[in-house]
Amino acid sequence: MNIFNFYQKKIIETIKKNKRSLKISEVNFNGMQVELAPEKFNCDISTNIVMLLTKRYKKDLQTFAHDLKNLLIKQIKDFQNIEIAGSGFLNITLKEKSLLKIIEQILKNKDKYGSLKQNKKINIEFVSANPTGPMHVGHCRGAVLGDVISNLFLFNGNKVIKEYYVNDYGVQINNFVKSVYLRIREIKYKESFQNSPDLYPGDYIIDIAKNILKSHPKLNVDNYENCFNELKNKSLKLSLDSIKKDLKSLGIVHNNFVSETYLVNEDFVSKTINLLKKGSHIEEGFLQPPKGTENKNWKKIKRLIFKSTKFGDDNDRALQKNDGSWTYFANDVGYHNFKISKKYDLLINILGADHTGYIKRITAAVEAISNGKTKLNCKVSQLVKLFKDGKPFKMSKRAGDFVTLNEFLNEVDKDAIRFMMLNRSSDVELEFDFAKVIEKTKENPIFYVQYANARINSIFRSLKKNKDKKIQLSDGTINFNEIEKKILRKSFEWPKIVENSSNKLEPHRITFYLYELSTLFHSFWSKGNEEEKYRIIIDGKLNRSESLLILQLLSSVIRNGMQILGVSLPEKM
RNA sequence: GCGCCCUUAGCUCAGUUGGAUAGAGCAUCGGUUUUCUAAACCGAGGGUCGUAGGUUCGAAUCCUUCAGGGCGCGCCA
Repeated sequence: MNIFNFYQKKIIETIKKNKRSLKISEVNFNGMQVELAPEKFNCDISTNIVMLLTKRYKKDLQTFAHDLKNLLIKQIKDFQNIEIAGSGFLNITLKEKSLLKIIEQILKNKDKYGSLKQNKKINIEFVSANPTGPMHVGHCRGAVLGDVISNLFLFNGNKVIKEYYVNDYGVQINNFVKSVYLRIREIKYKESFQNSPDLYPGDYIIDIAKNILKSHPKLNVDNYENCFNELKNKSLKLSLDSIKKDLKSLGIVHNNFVSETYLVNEDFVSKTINLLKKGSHIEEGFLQPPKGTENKNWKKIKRLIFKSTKFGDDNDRALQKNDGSWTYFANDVGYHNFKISKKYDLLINILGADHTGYIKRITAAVEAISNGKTKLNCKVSQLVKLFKDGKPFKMSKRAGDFVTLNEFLNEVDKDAIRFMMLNRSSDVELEFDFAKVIEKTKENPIFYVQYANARINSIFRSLKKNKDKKIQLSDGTINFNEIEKKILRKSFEWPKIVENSSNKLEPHRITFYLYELSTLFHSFWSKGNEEEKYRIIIDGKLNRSESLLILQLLSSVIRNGMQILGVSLPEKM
């Protein structure tokens, strides 16, 4: 239940019904907001409707505000009081009984509270790291972002396919296989591995080589060409398995792995190119030499070009290389047509910051292929900088210059990584200090939220009460104290947080929200040490049932949030 | 040269389709424990929301100018 939507509807209905007495004709509610007022106003909901309508119908603000106030109080029985702020906001306080009704409804909704109850089919592509080496920290942020966005859409009732595009095609793969080949020969024939710029030097290649030798000791590696295919399949599988294993340690499991080679071999790429030709989005021609940096490989050759400038891209894009084979982009266009053919309502791509420039061309391709029917939403995640105690951190160089996800997971647990990766908007660089995330203090937000919930549990334990069981209030009169009301109001905001996070693909709003919610709780808890009337338990007995109800609500919201984040919530700490 | 992102307190950052006196954490200073978990809480100081214009009842938020930082600009993937 979203109380803002609920009361917005009621207010609109009431105004419509009373157009005549309010002396307005056609009513236009565009821009109307019903939301939580800043804390200092001490009310439950507030709306800007007066400012909107007086401007639209040129009424006197104070007069109209008073008329509307009287009308709403009389006709909407949940409203206890309405204050008119100087600026024209109506600040509404709800009756305690109505608050109770809302809480009960929320608790009945349980783990569905806040769900947008959509029913769409969504494809989200994320990670898609090259299968030529292990995952590193750089991949991690996009991985968590994609996974939590998936969880959000699932929470909202959608069908979500999490997809990984495997770039198992092209020169880099050949270099990768060649590296494995040379490592195998190194082991078998003691030929020393000579590094060169187009080979992969990392130790993980040795692991792959050993692994292949172990399971296939009789593999003939005398001739590279002869064993290439077998070697390629085995190496890729091992590499991908290790990536999947790392992802799983982060709590991430994709539903689909789509192979680039498969798409090329099944002619998906050429079919897509033909489709685009029919729509005259492709021509044969010449491109301008690249601007900015110089490029040695550039050649003026007639080739197939996708006219992405028609869709707002800076340049048209090549679909063929010098030798006539497809470019990475051409294959990706094929891949996106593959997705379009599966009739999704929405496509989402999570990209790294270095792929920002790629967005326009691929969005253009999707628009061209689907005639604007399929929407592709690209989200970029900025860089992660590792720190330890405020100093830049580098780990061992097993895989080259970057820290592997595996090494990272040895230092920090999955929950901390997931939470911290979302403790910033994905638009800004993230400083990840992992001395901090293993701390057990307020400075570590994940701990702070988990601790709040553990404390709530401890209250229910002490009272020997079941947290999930309905709480009967002792007598008819309900009276929430001011801090309980703060928690209540914050909990009412949860559906809005879900909505915004989901619509804008910004799940960091959830981590911030949970932190703020936890602050209110810790404050409530400590208040009991100062004044007895705020204590939840006195002499082993429950002081006020209202408190327990609020805690039940609070814990339920925290649980929903953490579930979407995929972060665990210990019973006890 | 072009595109995208960023610029808010000493530091790291939030800020709802434009709303009320711009908010957190850290750091600094001062307080709170015979009591449900002090792994916590409370209080104080700290701001020209990068700059200059514009749009309007109302701008950190929208438009334009300029400045600073990051990423990218392949016929690599």
